[in-house]
Amino acid sequence: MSSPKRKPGAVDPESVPKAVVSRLSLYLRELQHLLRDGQATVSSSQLGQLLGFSDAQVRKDLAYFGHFGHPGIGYRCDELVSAIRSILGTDREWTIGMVGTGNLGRALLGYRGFASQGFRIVAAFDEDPARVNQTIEGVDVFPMMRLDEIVRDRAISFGLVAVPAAAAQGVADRLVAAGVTGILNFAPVTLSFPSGVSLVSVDLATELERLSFSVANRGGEKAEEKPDDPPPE
Amino acid sequence: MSSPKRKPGAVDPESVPKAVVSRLSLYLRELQHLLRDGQATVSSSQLGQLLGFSDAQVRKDLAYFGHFGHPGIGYRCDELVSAIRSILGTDREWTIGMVGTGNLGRALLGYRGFASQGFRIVAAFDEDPARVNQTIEGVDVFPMMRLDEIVRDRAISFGLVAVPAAAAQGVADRLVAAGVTGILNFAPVTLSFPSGVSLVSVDLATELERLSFSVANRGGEKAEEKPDDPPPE
DNA sequence: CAGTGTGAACTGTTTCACAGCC
DNA sequence: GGCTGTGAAACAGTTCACACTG
Repeated sequence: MSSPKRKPGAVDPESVPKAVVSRLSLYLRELQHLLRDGQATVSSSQLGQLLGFSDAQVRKDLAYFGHFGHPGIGYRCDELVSAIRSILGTDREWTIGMVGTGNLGRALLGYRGFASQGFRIVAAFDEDPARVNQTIEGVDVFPMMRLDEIVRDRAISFGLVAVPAAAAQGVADRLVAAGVTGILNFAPVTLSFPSGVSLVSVDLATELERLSFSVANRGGEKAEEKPDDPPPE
Repeated sequence: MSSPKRKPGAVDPESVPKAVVSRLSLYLRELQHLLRDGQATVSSSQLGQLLGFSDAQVRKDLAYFGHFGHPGIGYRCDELVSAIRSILGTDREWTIGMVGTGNLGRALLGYRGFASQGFRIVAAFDEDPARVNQTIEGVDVFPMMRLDEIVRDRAISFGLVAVPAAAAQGVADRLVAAGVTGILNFAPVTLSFPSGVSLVSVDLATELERLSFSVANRGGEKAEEKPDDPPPE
């Protein structure tokens, strides 16, 4: 095997709890807000308070990746933003292909939150001839037939799967074959492929069910925390 | 305070790991697929395999809530579907109000996956006069001004927040004041309110960042698992 | 015999508490 | 004094392994 080649300074991702990565995203979000508000530094306890985490948690999380803080001062917001972006890999632009231009697909094509974090949707695909060869929110929609070609030509790294459940596995297989390195799946099915491609799934009904559970079983209190999905076998 | 009144047979939700609840949703999803395919029973190892979990995990998860299995046989799919729906609280219909009819809001109004799990969107709200007093995907859109009135009249239980980040906290406060018992937040901000209302947040950029992390830090292998969000302070 | 339910062992994550630094 | 980084302790969640059951 080749040596464990990672970008310089990167940490073995296996050794980082998945939950830490998600919190990193949240830290980044808050830091960006703080910067916008003109704040130059934050302490771990401040940052934690904004998100409902303990100060120790914040420090431990960041310490997985290096020494970003300044004792007595805290963290410089701009420094930490850069550091987290570099860790998350969003210090560059990722190109994305969207498969499915139904309700959800169309909405995501116009969603501003992606672009602002460095994700650019550069093509969309649909099986339905009636939806093809148009531009939605500035993104060209191609027939599925051309998926391979476009993924290559436009150097698409990630595929977003927003097709009906029954079609999702087939779409994922085609994306993988075309060479994407990651898939974000919105279809309510468990996807699997041999290996070598990262998968993250979001099932909106599942999120509502989490809410339903916490309301149904003793109406009260707050409940918040994200869930778990299956690894592709 | 009053005694810990819960629906009969319910378990203290505090003692159930949040991850278990999310897996329950996934079990439900698979069981519904199996039923559709005409399968009458499943074993824990079968169900686990479909989702990438161990058989022990499946059994432990279910055992939090009761004895649903039949030794030597496995679980009867239809029984287990009913049991899980009852646990998740989706054995009844929840009424939902959507706030925000931008890209994401509109898409969710038409999303079939909600209705199929017992969630019914019965009203939408928007600040923009141009978007108000129409029907989108069969759902009436009202001005924000009427939120209180409509939430009461239509007995809305949950609010979905699909407005820009800057407006989200204000919207959440109004929903809580109007009496919803749960909020599903899609805006990329941390929401907080005193208490008594459940909150689940989904940040789509965060999901992409999870993917980015796993691809950026050593392109390979599978990666899947859901993350963590903050409790409302 | 195939398959559940579950205590006991284990692994992973969070919290604590404090030494070191600005 | 305020705040980070980090071992060690505490806690939580997962896996193991086996007694028990139809």
